Amino acid sequence: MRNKLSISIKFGERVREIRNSKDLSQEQLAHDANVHRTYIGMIERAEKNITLANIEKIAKALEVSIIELLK
Amino acid sequence: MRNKLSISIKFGERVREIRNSKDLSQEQLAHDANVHRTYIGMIERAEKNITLANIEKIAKALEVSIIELLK
DNA sequence: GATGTGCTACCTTTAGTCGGTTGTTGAAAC
DNA sequence: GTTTCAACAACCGACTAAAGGTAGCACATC
Repeated sequence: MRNKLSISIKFGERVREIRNSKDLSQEQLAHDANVHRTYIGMIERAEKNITLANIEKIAKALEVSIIELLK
Repeated sequence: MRNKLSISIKFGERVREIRNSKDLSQEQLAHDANVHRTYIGMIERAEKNITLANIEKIAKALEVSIIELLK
């Protein structure tokens, strides 16, 4: 992924927004979602094109619905 | 992906449902979404863990919102 | 025989992991 | 008011697993 997709940018911003509102660090969220530490950063910076399975994991860790993450 | 994820199953069913309701073949949808014919089949059969970028492509081709596809 | 789909096998690209280093900030400590 | 320090996030290769993407054949139905 050399070029950031607008959909990924929006998604990443949304993750960061909700994560901050819950006072979680990237590392804590990564732990809760059972993904790697650096991966959360990459998602928030829209450097990766996330898969549906991981969207679900992160939504669960943030305690919001997938729909809430994609609004 | 050797094991089908329930989220992928739900997603695949939803795609097929909407595609059929619009009387589109897999091939037509593939063309509209600019992905390969067999790929649509794989998604509907939940054999792939689709990425956000392709979710968006398929949603657009089906003329529904991403949220509609994940409900 | 044309259309639609399933399935397999394959290759290329990239999602996702891992361990580490670097720069920033803020606060406690003296 | 400058130093420790800790917590956080960005960034860095290098790697592995899995998604993206394609071709070909089987099979059913019309």
